[in-house]
Amino acid sequence: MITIKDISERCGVSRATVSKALNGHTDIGADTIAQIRRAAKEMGYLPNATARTLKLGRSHNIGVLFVDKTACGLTHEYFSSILDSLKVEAERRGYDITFISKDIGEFSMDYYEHTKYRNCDGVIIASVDFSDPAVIRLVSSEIPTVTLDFIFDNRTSVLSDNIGGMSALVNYVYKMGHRRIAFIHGEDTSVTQKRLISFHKTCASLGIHVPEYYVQPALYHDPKSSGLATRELLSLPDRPTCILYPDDFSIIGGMNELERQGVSIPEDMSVAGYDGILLSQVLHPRLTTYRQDTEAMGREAAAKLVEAIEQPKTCLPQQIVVSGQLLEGDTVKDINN
Amino acid sequence: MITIKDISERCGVSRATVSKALNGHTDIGADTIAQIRRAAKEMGYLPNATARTLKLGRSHNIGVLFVDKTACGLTHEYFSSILDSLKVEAERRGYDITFISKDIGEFSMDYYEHTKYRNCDGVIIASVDFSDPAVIRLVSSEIPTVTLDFIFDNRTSVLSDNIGGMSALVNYVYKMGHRRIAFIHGEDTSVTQKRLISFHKTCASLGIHVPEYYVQPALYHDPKSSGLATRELLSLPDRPTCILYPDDFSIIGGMNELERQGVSIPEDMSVAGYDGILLSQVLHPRLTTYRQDTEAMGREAAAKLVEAIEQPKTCLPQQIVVSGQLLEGDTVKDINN
DNA sequence: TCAAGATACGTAATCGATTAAGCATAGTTT
DNA sequence: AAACTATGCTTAATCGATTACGTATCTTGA
Repeated sequence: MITIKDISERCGVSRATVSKALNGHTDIGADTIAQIRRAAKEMGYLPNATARTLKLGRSHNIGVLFVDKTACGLTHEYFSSILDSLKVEAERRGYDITFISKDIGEFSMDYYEHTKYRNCDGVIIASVDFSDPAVIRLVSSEIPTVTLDFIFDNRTSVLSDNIGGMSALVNYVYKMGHRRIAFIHGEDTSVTQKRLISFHKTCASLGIHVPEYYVQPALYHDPKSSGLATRELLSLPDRPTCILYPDDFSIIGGMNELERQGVSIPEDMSVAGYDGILLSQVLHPRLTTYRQDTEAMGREAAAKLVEAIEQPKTCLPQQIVVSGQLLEGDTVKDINN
Repeated sequence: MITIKDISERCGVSRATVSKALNGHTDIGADTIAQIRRAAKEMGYLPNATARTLKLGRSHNIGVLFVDKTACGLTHEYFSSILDSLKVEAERRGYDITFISKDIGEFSMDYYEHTKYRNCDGVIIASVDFSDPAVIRLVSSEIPTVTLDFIFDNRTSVLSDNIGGMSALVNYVYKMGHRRIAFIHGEDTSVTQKRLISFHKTCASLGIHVPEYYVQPALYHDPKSSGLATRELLSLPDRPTCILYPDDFSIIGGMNELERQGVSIPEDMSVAGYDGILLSQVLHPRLTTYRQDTEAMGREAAAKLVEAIEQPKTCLPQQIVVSGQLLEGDTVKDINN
């Protein structure tokens, strides 16, 4: 490997001079700079990130904490898609991405320790149990963090607009004439809580009465549980005319159950999903859903983290709400008149 | 941050002694070792991976090259699922994962340079254009690599058993009585070539004649193109009785087209996918497909790479073929009798 | 002409960890 | 008693890059 030492020998100058020349310091002569840069290029010099990190205490490396209780991890399109855009933005700004986990090899360490161990400059946290003490330790530390879909005091977070999303969905199905609207929701998380609150609030503002049995618990990304919840709803004497599902994947379980019972979509029952993943737009009928802007979320998260790393003084914690977009498909029937 | 220096001061020994005590060298007294280890634990000492990397030339960090021409990148479940298991195995063996890309920040570098820059001990390469000169430079270098679904001479690769998979599918639909079998395949890659060869070979061995217009080109992960190819096949005077699709996601386009034309599955047309992603098992009807064992592929790739890193002498390049499993769903009708 | 300032570069310490080589001390051997 | 060995620890160099500080040379102005 070509190092600064090699260049210094070839150019007959000290290593300090080479370093300064390559980093654009002003106390080096123009000729010397030109000579050194040329030599560096010719010799195929590459800076050694490790040495730089050791000396400067900055690694230009961002940790990503992606852990999922449900073990579907990265295969959840919502997360993989955020990860993808996060990676692009981080790289654009000169940062690499490293996954942070517990227990690396023989070493048992928590997230904070792993982050320090690798000298990551900051961490983006997603998809975990935010009540995990290890997560709390990390966000309480001196390490800059950005959380996704969860707010910690004094920390920056990027949030999908669950309030607005749910409200948009409810308003839309209301506009389509529905008054008996059921909501099958995912497991208890802050995201779920927001959607629930928004669901109730929006219904109330529209003057819709929601019997409590219209709100059914299920799991995210789990068609089976959504299917069961759907069955519950179908057995009611006052069946809803429209069902909102936890997400676009779990809605499949609901649609299967409806088909099994001979209830056709959207003639006999309207349904809507959440997420707006690719799948939702190729299924037939095309899903009416609320598309979360994962691209913007990943981008914002990376951008804000880099800001927090590079301008720790001027950068205040903030909550960034990324709004999405209602995708009007063919699963909600207009029942006006 | 607690360093070896801090421990050495507290214990009244040299830094060398601390390092050796923590690393289990034999030339340190048992009492001293015990005292140092206790102090390290009490003080919350964590080794600094950066310093270690610099000194030892080993980072315990694996690069992952995941680039997709189609820009769906990580959101492709096949890859995200491999990545997930690869990550788990690498971490179990004490390695972290870092993404390798071109052009990090201002720096424009190729994959090889990025890998050196970060001191990655090895790279797992997937989902890229394997004819890219930058990829070729990387696999031709001294850096250990493992490629996924592509063979380079003198390099270890982990391959999904596309030959066996296609053969299993064809044999299965044959057993179900089908003789007019069409194959819609993805864009031209080595994976596609293997499936094509296996398709023709298996058909030949079964004595099935395959008119060339039964083999239609489309794209992976693209329901639209599969839909178009399906339309072609349906317009034939000698329609096939069964269509094989590029993957479980693109088959949706085909199924939609069939539905549009009033062709019901599997009564009027049998179909089969490829991949065995989660979706395939929740769709209705459940897809008959060939499940690729992404979990094993990721695990093997990580395991082999770590071997190549840690035993460069004894570790020979090899091709590891990971076989999958036919998932019998409800989309292929038994038309015997 | 000479001191002050500017310019251009070098010296050496530093980041944290590792390790070859060296050196006491105590114990063993002949 | 002299020579040797084993044990246990220290010294100092090293990995590659950065930078505060020092210094030599040249310019400039009075």
